[in-house]
Amino acid sequence: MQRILVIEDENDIRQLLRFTLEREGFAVLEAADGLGGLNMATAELPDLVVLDLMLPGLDGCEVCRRLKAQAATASIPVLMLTARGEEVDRIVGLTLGADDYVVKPFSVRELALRIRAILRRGSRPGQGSVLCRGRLTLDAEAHRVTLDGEEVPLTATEFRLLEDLMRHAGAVRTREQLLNAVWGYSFEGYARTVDTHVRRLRAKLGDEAAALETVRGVGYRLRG
Amino acid sequence: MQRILVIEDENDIRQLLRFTLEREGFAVLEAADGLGGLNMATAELPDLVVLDLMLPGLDGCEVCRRLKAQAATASIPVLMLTARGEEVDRIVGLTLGADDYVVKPFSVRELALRIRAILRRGSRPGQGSVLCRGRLTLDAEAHRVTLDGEEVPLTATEFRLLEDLMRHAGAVRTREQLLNAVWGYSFEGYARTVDTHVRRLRAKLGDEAAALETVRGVGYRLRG
DNA sequence: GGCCGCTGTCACGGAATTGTAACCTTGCGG
DNA sequence: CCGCAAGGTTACAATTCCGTGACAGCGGCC
Repeated sequence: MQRILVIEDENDIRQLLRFTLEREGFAVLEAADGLGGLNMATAELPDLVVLDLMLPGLDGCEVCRRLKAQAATASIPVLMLTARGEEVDRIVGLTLGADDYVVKPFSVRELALRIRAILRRGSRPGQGSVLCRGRLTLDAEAHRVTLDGEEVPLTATEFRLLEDLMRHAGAVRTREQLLNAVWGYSFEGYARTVDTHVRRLRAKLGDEAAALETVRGVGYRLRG
Repeated sequence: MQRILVIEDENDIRQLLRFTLEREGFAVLEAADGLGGLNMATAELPDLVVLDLMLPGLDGCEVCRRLKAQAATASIPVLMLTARGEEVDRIVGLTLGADDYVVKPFSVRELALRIRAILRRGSRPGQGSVLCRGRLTLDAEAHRVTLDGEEVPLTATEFRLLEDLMRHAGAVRTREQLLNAVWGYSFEGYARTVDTHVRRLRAKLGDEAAALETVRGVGYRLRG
């Protein structure tokens, strides 16, 4: 899970950010002043820093400059929060190496989008888009699964389930793990829901269903 | 290395542009007023001009007009910077031959992307901006779409939507992605607006609409 | 002003999807 | 062989999703 450090002195805004970003699936670290933020960034090396420009003590510009100055944190992208009218400061912030800025009062939606855009840019060469395992092929980008070259029509949930199993081919996945990966951490449901979807997946996989094994008392495993 | 001339009277913004563009790998020339900018463009023949609309002395419109009027500089693409609310001026700027415009306050990321888009267009004359996929042809520069050679009249939004789908042919585009790409990050709208425009697009594509597939629970995909 | 094209929203309704429960089968230890 | 728990199967109601038509706001244009 990607971790975001929020450096912001106003409690209300910090909590709003925590709430929003956690709902978006990020882990959130918090700092209420510049020096604390700098130390936490250095110690924790988050994936991104959201940095308020107006801070007590060390201000945002200085924090940004120091982040970029030390090698360990230099590559961490920084998103600046600026109040309307801080034009000059904004400019300086960007000059110091921030990757983007958002003007307060900001839309949480826009903020989340910009964060995702920045993170996406940095993590391109990650996991390949196409997974193959025997007769099965899964193309994450096209959202398409083929069996012996024939397309298998899957629903969104079935697709995510198969994707998780294929990414962990050969390993047993517990119901808990599958619930977290496929349904998300906030899902409050019955573990046996997984069973139902495994069954639906098996039905659509025809004779290849044999590769989706039950490990009694533990979970499921895609033979790899 | 490609050279960009920035004509902008505000020092802060000019420095921001210099910093951003240099980080993006361009060489930057600067001019602080219209007449100076015009002279520098004529003398240096940069690959692109970033031109502020509000300038002391010769204003942006006039600079643009003169750039396009003299043969040596007529083919240099111009990217206009306009302040919010200068709608009328923006239109005039484009009428005068500017290749694109960005509204202040702008995102440096967006600016860099637009500059690259314009330069890409110019560097591959004739075919860089034309996308083909089966019976469909989309000419980004001419803003024209043809189906089996017949022109399809599209509105601006429909065009951008189709352009994004064609650039990602074969891949699923979520509503979020489409909103970002077509409507912009700051659009605060209803995700189902996308559906409506997809529908309008399908209506105009006739039987080729079958290639614009719905991926239930995920988004849309243009068959590639 | 009046008309018209473009846009973003909305409500409706059919259909696909999904989570849950109830019931059945199977494997396992004793 | 029995009992039991885990998992398979089936059914179903609630929910979600998406296509569709309608509509109002807006700006351009005559």
